[in-house]
Amino acid sequence: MSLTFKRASLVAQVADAIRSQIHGGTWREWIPSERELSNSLHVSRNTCRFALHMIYREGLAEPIQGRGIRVKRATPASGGPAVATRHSVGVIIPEPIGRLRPSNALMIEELQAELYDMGVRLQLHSSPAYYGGNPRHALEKLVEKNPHDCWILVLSQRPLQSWFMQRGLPCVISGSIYDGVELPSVDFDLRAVCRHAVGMLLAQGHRRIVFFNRQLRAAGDLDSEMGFHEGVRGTSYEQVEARVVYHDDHLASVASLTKQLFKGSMKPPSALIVANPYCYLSVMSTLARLGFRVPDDVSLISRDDDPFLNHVDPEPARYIYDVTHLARKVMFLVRSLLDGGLAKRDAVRIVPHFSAGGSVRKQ
Amino acid sequence: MSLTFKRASLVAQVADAIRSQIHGGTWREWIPSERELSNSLHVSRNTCRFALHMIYREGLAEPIQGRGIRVKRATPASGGPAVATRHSVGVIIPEPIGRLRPSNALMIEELQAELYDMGVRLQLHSSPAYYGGNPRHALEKLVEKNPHDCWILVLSQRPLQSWFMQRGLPCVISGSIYDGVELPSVDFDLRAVCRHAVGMLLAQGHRRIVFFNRQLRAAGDLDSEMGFHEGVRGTSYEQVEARVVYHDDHLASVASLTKQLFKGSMKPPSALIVANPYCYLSVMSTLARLGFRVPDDVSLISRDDDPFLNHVDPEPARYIYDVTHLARKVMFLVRSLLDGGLAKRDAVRIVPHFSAGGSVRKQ
DNA sequence: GCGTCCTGGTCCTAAAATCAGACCAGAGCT
DNA sequence: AGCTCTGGTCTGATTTTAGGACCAGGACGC
Repeated sequence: MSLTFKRASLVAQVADAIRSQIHGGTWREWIPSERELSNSLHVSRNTCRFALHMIYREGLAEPIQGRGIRVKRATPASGGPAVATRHSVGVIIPEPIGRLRPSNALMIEELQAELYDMGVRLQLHSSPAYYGGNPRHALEKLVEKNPHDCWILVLSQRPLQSWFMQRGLPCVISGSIYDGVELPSVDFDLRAVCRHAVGMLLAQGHRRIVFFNRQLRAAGDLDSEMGFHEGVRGTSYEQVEARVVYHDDHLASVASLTKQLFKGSMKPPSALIVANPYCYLSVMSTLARLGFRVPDDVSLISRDDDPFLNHVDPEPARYIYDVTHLARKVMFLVRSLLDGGLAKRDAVRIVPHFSAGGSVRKQ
Repeated sequence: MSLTFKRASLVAQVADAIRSQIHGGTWREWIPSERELSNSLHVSRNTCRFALHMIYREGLAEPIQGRGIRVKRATPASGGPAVATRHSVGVIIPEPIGRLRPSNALMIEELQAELYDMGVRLQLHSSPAYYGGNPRHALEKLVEKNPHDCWILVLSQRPLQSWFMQRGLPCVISGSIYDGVELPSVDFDLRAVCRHAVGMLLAQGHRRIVFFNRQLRAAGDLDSEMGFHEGVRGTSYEQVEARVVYHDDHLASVASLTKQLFKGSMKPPSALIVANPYCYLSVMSTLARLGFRVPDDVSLISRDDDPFLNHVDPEPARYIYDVTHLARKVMFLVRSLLDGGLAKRDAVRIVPHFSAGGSVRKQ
């Protein structure tokens, strides 16, 4: 045993890791981008680049401006690795987890914890590209570079769901599912929620009701709107004015809508249903600036819950969801997919419960 | 094949080399002197020394002043199957992660992800019992049943920190540290933040300023208050009225304080600094009910950031923290503890940056 | 006893490695 | 055209490592 040792700089270590991935056959066509690598290896982009240059020099791969890094010479061991790799699950979200709403983040966290216990790796993939009108290209690249055993779609929209259905990849939808999409899904019953909200407002004497919905309507938003209309149509009260307005989730849009409703019309609504707690904040603070008070001048209901609503005065009337319950249901479906079981087409619906708060007043 | 790799510093590599020499039986009585080692390994004496300290901590050898380094135990862990025991890290938090503020939850999440990559298990332990005045009993039980290799204390208070210091358990404090506690810690510089906030309000012409602080003052709250007072004392403006009021984090308490300030006195404050985004919401919504407008009637500053503040109109002036940065610093300390490295007593301070928003107006 | 030479312990400064950004141009998609 | 991705390039901060100087204690020869 000699007293020498192989002194390995970080760059060399990273190069080793990359090399072994290439030889192992994990990356057959393309190597992840420099930024992705540096992110997942927890290493700066510079050291990553130096390591890659070692790889280039060895002729294992080559960089292509604007496209990525192509593998040139893959494996010395031609026999497929066929390693019984540990399972992995990919989660698709529109934004980095830190920017999701806490309840969504919490759900993912629970999944992560439980999967960890099963020895399964959960990897997050966040990009608005998956949520556009035509995510095909981005998704192809995604699933090519990340061969997960199961996918979980969060806050997913129709193109995303359709693509996964067509590709036949194993996946579970956390959130509402669109008509015609046949995939296992778990969701809260937003349709029932909104129907209930309208009914309650009507019973309290409100006749001019506005539903603040999202412009970019996800399946859940469509469900909600259906429930809203059902609630309106199902009433026997007369002279009910109910309408839906659309915002784009940003303060500016919500604020201008609110101003329009309350300053631009002679008969402002007496009650609002708001689809999203953030939007609730926007509406509430804009109303305050306009001089309207809750619930004296206008009643408010939030369709969703979020921890911060506990700190708003008056406490918002809202529907409360059990996120842990949701996570458990999702896990159940994921597990059955990982076990190679059939993808049950079940659309599990969880019914939230109503918390009255103090933001609704009899009219 | 996973994309992880064991990141090894030079020190760790040297320690490995030394360890293998000991286990291989090359050195049976004495290890070469530090200077000899550093010479033959082509490594500076400092890195050599750090590596040796790891060896000392493992009980493989001991330094003897003036003589040399004696081998204590040559064989690898006696009997034991020499399991490369997977490390585990425990995180102590006051509430279940779903009820923490998003930024805290996010930080823990990042830790979890990174530790996962290192093959380290992160386990959460949440209970108010650890945060009481005398957590001794609960903590004894906790560490007995959960022998983690490192602990992370989040939102910790003095008794908790003191106990860990006395017990000498390896731990890192995420958040402010109390005077006299000598443990590695990472925190945002709240003192600087509050000093800056006061200075800015004074410069804008505000003369009656109130700081909403938490009754149960954690170290960070104390720091903030210090900064607040420093900012006030350091001014050359005259007739400044600055005071601190305390709430218990709940809406009721904040609301009654606000009413007291704005209805109970002839001269309500013209500007408020609020230590907590939830509290900011409470203050803001209570003010709205009282008929005060932001920023026309009163200016508001939030000491902390949270995603939902983006949706409040007007956008709150606040200080923005880079949670990822915090997580990375914590990870750094944790890693050095797991490696058996020195527990650096460094108190890392991260300075947030100010976002002006629209909730402050010249007086 | 004394000096000398070795040892580890402590501290400091300079160089090197690494990190964390910014900005650019090329490529591909909408 | 505009957007967003890619790799290429550069820069300034931070961390790690190198290479010293200096100290006190032990060993040893005188």
